[in-house]
Amino acid sequence: MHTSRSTPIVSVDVVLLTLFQGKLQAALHMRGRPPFQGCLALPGGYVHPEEDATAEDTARRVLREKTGVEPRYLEQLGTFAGAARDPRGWSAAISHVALMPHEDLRQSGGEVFHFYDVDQLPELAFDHSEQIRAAAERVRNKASYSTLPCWLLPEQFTLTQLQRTYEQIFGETVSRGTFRSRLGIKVGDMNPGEAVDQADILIATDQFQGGSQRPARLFRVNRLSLFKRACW
Amino acid sequence: MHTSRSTPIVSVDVVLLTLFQGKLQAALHMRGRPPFQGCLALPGGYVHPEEDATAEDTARRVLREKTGVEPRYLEQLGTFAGAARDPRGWSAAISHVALMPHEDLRQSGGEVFHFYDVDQLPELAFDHSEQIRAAAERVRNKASYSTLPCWLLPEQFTLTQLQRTYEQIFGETVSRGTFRSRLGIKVGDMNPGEAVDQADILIATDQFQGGSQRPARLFRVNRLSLFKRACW
DNA sequence: CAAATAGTGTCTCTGAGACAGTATCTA
DNA sequence: TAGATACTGTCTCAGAGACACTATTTG
Repeated sequence: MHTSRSTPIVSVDVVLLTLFQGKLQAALHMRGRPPFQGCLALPGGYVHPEEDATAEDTARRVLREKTGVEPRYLEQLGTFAGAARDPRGWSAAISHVALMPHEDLRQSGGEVFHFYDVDQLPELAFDHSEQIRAAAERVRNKASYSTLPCWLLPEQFTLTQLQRTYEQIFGETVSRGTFRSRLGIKVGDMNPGEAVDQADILIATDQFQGGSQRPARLFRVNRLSLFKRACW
Repeated sequence: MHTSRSTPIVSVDVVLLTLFQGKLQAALHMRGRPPFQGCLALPGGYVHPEEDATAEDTARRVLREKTGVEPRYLEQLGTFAGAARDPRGWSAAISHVALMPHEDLRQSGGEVFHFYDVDQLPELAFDHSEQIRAAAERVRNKASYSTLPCWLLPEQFTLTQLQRTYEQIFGETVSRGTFRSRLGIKVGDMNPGEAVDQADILIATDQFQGGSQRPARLFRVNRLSLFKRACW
């Protein structure tokens, strides 16, 4: 038996990632209170036990309060805990990754965020640099074998936009044909209405996006689907 | 601003997995105290802020106290948090996955564990069934593209033992040649002393394990290495 | 019809996996 | 030398990726 002692302080942090200026960027804001007052930091907050049924609910509430919108994608990243990360004592931060198209953040009435390339971060509060590094690694890894990048785009998108998204995440380009065969997609096979490709990856809409060239069909993502083999 | 309120209770749980009777099995013990007194549960405990620098340290300490040995492999799984999982109130359990060869547990002087096939679990305390399901999924997933299964074996093992380990995790068999080419291994290429295969996956020892047949070379794993392509 | 982007068919080459053959031990 | 298991070379076939060709819009 050990003596009763105070339990660690629990908070929830969110690494909100978006594609901006052709790079994967994280949303940061300036802290108004100590510790680390005046430092750039991730959005985060404490659990409200009466309001939040789960830690993910806390993350959603924090995002709603600071951006005014719901994230397109949200998952738990992991917990960063220990004696050293917060000068006030032993603490645990349940960290999450959120993905959003950048337009959704521009038009929101919430707090002003600064965006930084995840590969060129300034000094940050707490262990937030480490959290962003872990989040970027997770996203790049999952992107290599799943439809995760769809959630960095608006609900409807063209195949070319999706290809650019993958390319920006990895910093590599690929030929159109290769990209499409990776996804197992043949647009012609799909009935305009609700048809789905063979792997249930994307849903073809009957909408098209035109410019002064052949219009491109718009797609929606069905659900997070995993490919058999890792690409990229 | 919100009123100050008690922070959630933090604990650390460990899903200790081992290969036993040809199946992936989890270590469980009978709870002696409420809540869930008399139920089977995962090993776990509270953080000791003075002793444990990180949550992983807590997991190691809990395992040391209950098994007397260090795990071969340990990583954080994720945090299971919310209002509903513990009748005493809002709580957060920082869950970990540990891997050990079953022999290490047999000879330990610690607590007696019961082992259950992760695919045929009885009723468990709290959300421990969900934690084990998540742990098994994580291990099977990582096993498909990494050397993770090496940590379910003793420090030295033959290629055939390693092959059986992969097969037991996935419940599928594979031909010897295929297995070896997946690992990129040609035993003959290795200098007996310390030679490493081209992908730095395994280290050949100069030890052999004999029976009444041609002796098999013993190997050690170098570090957790990832394959380019997912197999299985 | 020219320009621009969307979408598709084809060819090549790598690599996964099955299988059968060789090597090396005990009895 | 028979039996058992360790280890390896070869062949086949599917799939990844480069490239060039066709399709459909605007001006």
